[in-house]
Amino acid sequence: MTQPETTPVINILIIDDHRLFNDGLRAMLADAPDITILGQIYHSRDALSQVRQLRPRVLIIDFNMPEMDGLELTRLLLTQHPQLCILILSMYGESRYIDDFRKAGALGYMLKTSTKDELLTAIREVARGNTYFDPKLADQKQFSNHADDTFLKKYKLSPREVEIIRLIKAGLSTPQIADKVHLSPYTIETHRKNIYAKLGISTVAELVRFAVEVGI
Amino acid sequence: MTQPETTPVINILIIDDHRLFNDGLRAMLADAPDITILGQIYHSRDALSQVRQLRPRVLIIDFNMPEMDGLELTRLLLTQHPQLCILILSMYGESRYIDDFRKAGALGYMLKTSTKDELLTAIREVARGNTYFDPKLADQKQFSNHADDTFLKKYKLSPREVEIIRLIKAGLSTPQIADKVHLSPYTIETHRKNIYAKLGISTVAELVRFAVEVGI
DNA sequence: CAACAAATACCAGTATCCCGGTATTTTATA
DNA sequence: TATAAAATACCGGGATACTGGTATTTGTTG
Repeated sequence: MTQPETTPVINILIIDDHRLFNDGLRAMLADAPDITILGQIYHSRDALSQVRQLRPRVLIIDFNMPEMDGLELTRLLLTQHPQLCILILSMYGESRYIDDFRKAGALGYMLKTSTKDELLTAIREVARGNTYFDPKLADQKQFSNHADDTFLKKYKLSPREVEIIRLIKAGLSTPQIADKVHLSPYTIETHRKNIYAKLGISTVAELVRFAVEVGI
Repeated sequence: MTQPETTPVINILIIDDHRLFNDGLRAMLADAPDITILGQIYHSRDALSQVRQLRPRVLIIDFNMPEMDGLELTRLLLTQHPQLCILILSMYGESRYIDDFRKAGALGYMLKTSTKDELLTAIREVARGNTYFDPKLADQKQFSNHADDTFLKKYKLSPREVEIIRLIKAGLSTPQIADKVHLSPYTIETHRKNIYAKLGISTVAELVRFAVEVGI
């Protein structure tokens, strides 16, 4: 991390057992003039020796790796090479995974659904010692802080409806919710009906997915 | 499949929601002179219209797709376009998945751990109307899964259980799921029971939250 | 081969969910 | 003040979910 920022070329190692993905990344990054792929690793067990030998600046590591998962590998590599800039590519957007990797010392974490440009940005940021935690995921967290006002407007949900959604999402049954808010179960059922109609859905699963997605 | 084998250029569509993978494949295949990437699809819902519009020879489809999985998409596409040559890219080497796709009419199935050369071979074979089922899999019936290993191990979920979770998360009822996977509703209920026991939960809401959280 | 896990299947019973409808009261707004 | 939205409440009916249990078959592993 104390590397001079005048280094013009970013030396990268890609670690992913999915060879097609690994090779695809290489091909995709081939035309970036400030990026050099020093090598590709298909097995986590080769990581240490290759890092020692090739001395990359940035490591792109897949979240899921057989034998040793991405988190464990990240920890191990950073223990021995604390100057490494690690960027994680993942299918999972959940904050607990992001936090795990952040704590382990990874500088970046992004989804595989991201674009090439986003990947290039991420690589450049972490190469500079900055962090790059996918903005799309950060937005999701911030978004949840202003949940109620937004949904009152966008989905025409009332405060009471938002409250009921929260309780359903938490796994409470209609009678349990009725108990909690001191209303009749019939009232709760009516709210559910109204919520479903407003959102155009018809099952708890859909409702919970919605609630999680929009941060209620 | 009755196409003349004199067609010099293979027109391909890539369908994968992991944009980095999708774009990587494109970049990797860019220097193959007999291959043209007609387009890339990131959402399964766009597949039908794009196939109709672009009329590709070969479709490269990811096994796992949100909203509509690779198998379902394969079936749908081949119902409407029986001449399509479909090659599946997958993380799963188990024969039952391979058999499912074979029965659905896919001409090829290979692992993401394969090499670029193997991919090129597969593309050329299926483009000719031949089949290409990964030779590595024929030899090794017991291929270790990489993908859901995290969850299979951590939560002791079986592949079938993960599949059922996905379908529940999507909002399907037990009879609907039973229909979809061609099993008895009783079987689905049993799977639900086993899943709940393993995860220590008792409602759809909790299950969906879990599924979203861990990326199933 | 034996043991175990996974997969498949079934039953019964109770509670809940969803959905069609109804209604009145309260609150907010134009 | 009138109107609309929100809140509250109820009914009936059918379908589904959950939970207690049972069982057999298939596939995998030691």
